[in-house]
Amino acid sequence: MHTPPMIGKNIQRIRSARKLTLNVLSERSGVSKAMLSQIESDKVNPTVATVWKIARGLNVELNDLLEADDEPKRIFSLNPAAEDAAKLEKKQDGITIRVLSPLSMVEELEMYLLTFEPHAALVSEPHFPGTQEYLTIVKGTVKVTVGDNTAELKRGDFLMYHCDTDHAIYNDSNQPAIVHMVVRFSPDRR
Amino acid sequence: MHTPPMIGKNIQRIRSARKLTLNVLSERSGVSKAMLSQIESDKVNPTVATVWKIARGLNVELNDLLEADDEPKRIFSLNPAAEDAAKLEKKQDGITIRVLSPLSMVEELEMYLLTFEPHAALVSEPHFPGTQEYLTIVKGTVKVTVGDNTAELKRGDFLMYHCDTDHAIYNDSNQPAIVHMVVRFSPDRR
DNA sequence: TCGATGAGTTCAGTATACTGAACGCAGTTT
DNA sequence: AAACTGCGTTCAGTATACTGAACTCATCGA
Repeated sequence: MHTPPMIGKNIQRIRSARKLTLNVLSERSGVSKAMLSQIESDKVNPTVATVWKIARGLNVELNDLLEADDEPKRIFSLNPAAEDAAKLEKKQDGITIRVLSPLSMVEELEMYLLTFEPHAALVSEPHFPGTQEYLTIVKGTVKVTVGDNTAELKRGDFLMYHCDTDHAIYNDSNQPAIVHMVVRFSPDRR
Repeated sequence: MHTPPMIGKNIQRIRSARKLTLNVLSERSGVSKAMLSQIESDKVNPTVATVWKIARGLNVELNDLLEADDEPKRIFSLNPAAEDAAKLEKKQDGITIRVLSPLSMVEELEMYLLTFEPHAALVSEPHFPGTQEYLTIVKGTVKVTVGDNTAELKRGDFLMYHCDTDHAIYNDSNQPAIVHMVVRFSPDRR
């Protein structure tokens, strides 16, 4: 963070995206309509407490109002010989699936970057026996269910499981979540 | 974020970790000593602008002062059959290396979670020809150099490269950085 | 044409964030 | 001891964040 935050712009953007009036947001946040108006037009330096109340009213993280807009995810390939970086992107039901692994390794394992919109879920059928999945949480929080077991994960957490039973990844929160996923196919399959 | 932030505690923790006096931090941040004292003891609701100035003075992200303490990274294993999750942890030169991949796949590939303290660097000799590395940035920003090529990466970015030449990962910033790394050994080696 | 409703803005008053200076309290020095 | 230095706290004054009410300007029916 090298520039002062642009709180007003962020609040206005989210509020109009949610189609809320100042009156409604005022009620939901407990911050006066007058103050909201002045904050949105950068006429005041709000206190942290006030911005926090607004974040609650908007159902977003405090940081979402203080940070600049989320940058897009990028894929680099630093070696000419690694040129076959797959950039496939699929979008469905609030989930963006980005294939990271090159085609050359599609038989042994696959790597994905999964972006979950708020409340999106990725439900999977059982894979081939012996298949394993490895998750690393890059952003937000997700809930993972494998058979009868469940885990709550947050940024930096790592999870591994056999996925020859039903398994699912949920984003319960109001924030987007990003998950790095490695699928390793059973050597038996090959 | 479901509870109001504990700014005072965070500032005090970082300030004393840095061994700074209120006078010094006041000079470096442009916030009066009196105000710093009152913020640290939760006697006031500081404005965002003030907290931002303090963050600059401490050389940390604004969010680091507003969020609760950074939770430790956790490793889960959701399936009894995947019980051999390695939890090896090595620390050297400001870098924590956590082995994520189970021993059963050590021949084909390895997965790590790397935590870089501010300004830490991980410099590697060339690996066996054909070896590839795949990086996903979980937190912070890092600079990666492979041979003559360099890339700046931030959270959510993904990078792949052949690592049969010299390669290095730097954390130039004042923030810790977390990187997920997959090393895939050349099939020829096996 | 004229209220009436509902949007965002402006106004005047009060609460409080913020400052520089004074203060109290250690540990050192003389 | 007394004087000094450097730490964090408290004080009194000023700037301003914040509020409820008044205001403006649309859009909508009668």
